[in-house]
Amino acid sequence: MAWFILGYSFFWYENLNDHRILLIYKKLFKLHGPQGWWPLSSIQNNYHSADYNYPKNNQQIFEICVGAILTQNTNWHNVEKAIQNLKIQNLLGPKKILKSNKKIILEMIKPSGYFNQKYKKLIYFSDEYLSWKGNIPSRSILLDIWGIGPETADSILLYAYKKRHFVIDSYTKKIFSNLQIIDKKKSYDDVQKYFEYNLPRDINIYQEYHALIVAHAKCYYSRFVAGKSCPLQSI
DNA sequence: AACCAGGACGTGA
DNA sequence: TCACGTCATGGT
Repeated sequence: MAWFILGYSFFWYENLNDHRILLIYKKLFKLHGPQGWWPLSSIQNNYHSADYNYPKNNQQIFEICVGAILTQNTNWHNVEKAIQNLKIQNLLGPKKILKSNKKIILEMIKPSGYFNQKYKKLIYFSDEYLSWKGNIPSRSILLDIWGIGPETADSILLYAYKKRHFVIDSYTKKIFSNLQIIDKKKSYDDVQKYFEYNLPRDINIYQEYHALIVAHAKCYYSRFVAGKSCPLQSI
């Protein structure tokens, strides 16, 4: 009986087969080229296209984590200002954030919006980050931190720690529901499973794909265009 | 001048 | 579980 239940669940996974996921990745790459995520302030123009050998040190790892938290429902341009502020004040580190005056940090991260909540998130995260002592956190450890949801956790794992977790964001759902490939109502984990099942186990593809989705959505899924002229519709 | 950005949490049903 | 309100700045 146990074997039957196990077999049934494998059968369900078989149903996830969809060759379009990889086809779309290739098409997006041709359309937009390598994106160079995650953007880092220490790099010329922030982006490091086609160079996947990042982050190179703990400073950059922590910056990616901070960026992932600050960019929640926020334009990246505003996040860059906040990160620059922290960096100029020499506050872009877990210990520095923890021991700094709250009013100073609030002032520095103000441009990224939701600054009261995000201050709290940075404090909780920095405290946890130090407790790892340089080790890579698991997904559930990240999710247990107040202020870290599935997308932020996967962004941190994928871009800061190079762990193969596919990132799902609102753009992903917008594009792929517009193409009628995924259902809008599907949960984060179900959509993630769908992508991961249909992609090669390649960290670079995971990193590029999410970045390409964001780039593509900015081109073809603004509130005025809303996906009508999306070149992926031919697939 | 509204509308929205690379979400997550708290609450009530 | 889930639908909805809340958090907040800055660009278009």
